[in-house]
Amino acid sequence: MTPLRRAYDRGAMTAAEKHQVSRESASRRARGGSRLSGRAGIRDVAAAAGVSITTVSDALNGKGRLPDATRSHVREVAQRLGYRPSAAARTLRTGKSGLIGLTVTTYGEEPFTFTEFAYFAEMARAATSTALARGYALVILPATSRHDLWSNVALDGTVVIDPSDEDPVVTELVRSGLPVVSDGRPAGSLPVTAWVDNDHEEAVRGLLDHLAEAGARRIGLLTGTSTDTYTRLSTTAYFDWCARVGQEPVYEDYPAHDPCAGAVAADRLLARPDRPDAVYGLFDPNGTDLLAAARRYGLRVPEDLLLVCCSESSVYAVTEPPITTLSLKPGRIGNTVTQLLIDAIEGIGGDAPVEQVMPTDLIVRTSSQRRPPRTTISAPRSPGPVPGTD
Amino acid sequence: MTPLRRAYDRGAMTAAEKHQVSRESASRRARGGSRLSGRAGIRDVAAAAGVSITTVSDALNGKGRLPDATRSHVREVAQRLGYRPSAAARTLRTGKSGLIGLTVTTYGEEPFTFTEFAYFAEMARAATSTALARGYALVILPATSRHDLWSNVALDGTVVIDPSDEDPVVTELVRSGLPVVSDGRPAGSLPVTAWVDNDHEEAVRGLLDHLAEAGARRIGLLTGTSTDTYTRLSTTAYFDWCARVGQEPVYEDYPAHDPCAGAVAADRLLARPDRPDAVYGLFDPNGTDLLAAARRYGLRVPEDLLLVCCSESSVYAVTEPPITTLSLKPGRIGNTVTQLLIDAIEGIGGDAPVEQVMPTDLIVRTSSQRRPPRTTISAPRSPGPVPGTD
DNA sequence: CGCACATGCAGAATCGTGCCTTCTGGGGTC
DNA sequence: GACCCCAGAAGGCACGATTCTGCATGTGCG
Repeated sequence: MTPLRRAYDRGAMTAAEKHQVSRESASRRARGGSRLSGRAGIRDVAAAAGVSITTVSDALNGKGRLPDATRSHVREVAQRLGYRPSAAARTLRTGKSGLIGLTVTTYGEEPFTFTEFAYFAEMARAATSTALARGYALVILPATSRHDLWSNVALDGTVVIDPSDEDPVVTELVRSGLPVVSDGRPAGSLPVTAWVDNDHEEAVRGLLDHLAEAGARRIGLLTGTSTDTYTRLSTTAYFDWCARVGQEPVYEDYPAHDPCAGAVAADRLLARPDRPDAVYGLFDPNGTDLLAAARRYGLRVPEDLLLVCCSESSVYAVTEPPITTLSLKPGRIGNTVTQLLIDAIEGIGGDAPVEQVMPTDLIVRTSSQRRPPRTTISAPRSPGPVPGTD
Repeated sequence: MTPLRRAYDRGAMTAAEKHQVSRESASRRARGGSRLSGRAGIRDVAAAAGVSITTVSDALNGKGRLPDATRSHVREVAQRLGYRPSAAARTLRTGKSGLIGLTVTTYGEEPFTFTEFAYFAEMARAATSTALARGYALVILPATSRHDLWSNVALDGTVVIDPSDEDPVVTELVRSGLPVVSDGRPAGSLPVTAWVDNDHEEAVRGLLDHLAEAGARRIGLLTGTSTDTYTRLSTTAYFDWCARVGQEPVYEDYPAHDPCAGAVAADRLLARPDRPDAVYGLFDPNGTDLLAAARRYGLRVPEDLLLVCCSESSVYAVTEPPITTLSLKPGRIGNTVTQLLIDAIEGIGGDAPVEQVMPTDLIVRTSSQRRPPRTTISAPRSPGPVPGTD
């Protein structure tokens, strides 16, 4: 464009051109033609069908009072012209875009770290499925505070995963009036529309009971130093359980984001003089780390050491031996979160904030059974009373 | 609505109400106020800054010729009012939404099946990252032909994964003039803007050479009956390789979408009288299936049977023994596909369709080494000349 | 001194759709 | 025959931003 301007004679050409365009545009508006833009607009359909724009809109959206003959005629013409309503115009007019944001916690430059990968992937898959079933699509957005990106897309609501304390993005979203539903109990007093979380305390209690039933006398904990809700609730539940059964807590913690630190902490835990005879690892890679540490110390699993870790990864079904895992059922959470969000968007359900707690599943494998009864892999067990359905 | 109409007295109420609304709206437009909608509009900023809306738009977008004083003043006021431009209005005016569609192949009702899960997850992660870096966001959409969903979101372009022959959705997208970049060579003669694919033939050649170097005399193939490009190219390369080295092909095929069929086919392959001493499995679960089948027949891996399969799953690093895998590097493909698409959207690069072939990585583990030299896991090997970079 | 030109900014058209309002006949009733 | 009523369809505003056009005001030079 810029290099071309030099060829113009004092801009006269430009002005003429603009005028041309303007006239063309005006006449186009009057006649309802749309040669300029490639796609057919609602005016083209109206002209071709011999009716007004209003009638086309009503016929296609099933809104007005029109005889079926007109409806089908308009629909047929629209079909023939390949008419697709402009999503942008419709969004501008109606205020609804049919888009739901899905925040992903970024670590460095990359979205979602590997440790939470399996959880996130399964959760996102379920959320996508549910959203699509109700006519919405998911937009993947980072939880970082890139304002320009968030404001560049018209969202009807947002699903946030594990919002940190006073998350600026979430705060801004809520303040802008958009429904926000959180996967994970919000840490601070973020006024989210609703949240869904596992019953972490009950999960830990059930899991420790399971280990005790399998013969564990001293159960250790591998946990994180971070203060997020999941870590805090799980660790507290562990201490409470220990107090109740009269066992001295045996635990090591490490910065959960550092994968190397996990292996080191696992080693520390098994090197202690008061070595536990069972360990629960709070994070996904703990299972592998603990297994490796046990090998180094010559401990057999499950004969000398019972093992459970929290993970969604299918890896633990094929390790040697297979490791019992606590599944947070991210799929169920993704479904529920999305349903709640769309309910809020469409005004279904009450205005009161919804707080929903979902059960977990303990997938029992060889590593937590002193006497493996079978060689088959799993035998799902639902710990305690089940609040929800399915 | 309908039941309410009876309550109106000859519609007078309705008319009055509407009139009220109309006047309110008119006065609002005149004064530039925006009490009705919660958020501040560009008119509010203009009024507060004492300038016109043109100046506000130019100042915020760096477009017009304005002194820096005005620019910063307008920006400050906009900041103070918490102004966020309406994405819908901007999209309607400019024709660009900043959104990129990502098709997911649906299987039944659920998006993306489990077998292609790892590939898809990694590819989507990379595509998301690249898109975000260039200011775009990804919208997850199913490859099914739900017209209403696709037309409900304004897309600047689309990434399609492995489009099937004459895919109706892709055909429609291309016809509507949107840039479409495909992950995987399009099967038919779909006129996509660009495509990116692995060098499948070279990958298979390199992999078979690797097995032969490890001592394999008769290499078998576990393949699919489907006619997609990946299966076809890989199988053809296998036959060609066999013809070149003078080996009789030994293969079994099965419907790739049926997981049970894979295990059965693996069993068939190892039960043959001309049992191969090395097998390449074309699909993700083949590694596990072949390992299980080998155990049933009392074959030791890698002593009696060399194993390689194509997979992105990290599971094969911790199986017993770890299995050599061919990685298609979905991350690199996701990056490249997204870059090409955004280039096309923004008019960067030529108009000629781009066809880019990417190398694969053979991750050598114990299962394909007759004499495991080390206990460490991997030793990446780049087969043949490398066309692209990184 | 006057004309050409650059600068700073305001007005208004425009994107395509949805919906609110209005207009027009035709048929029924007193 | 005048009036009322309503189905059916059309007219036009508004959503909120971008951007083109144009006016007013300074400045340099012949």
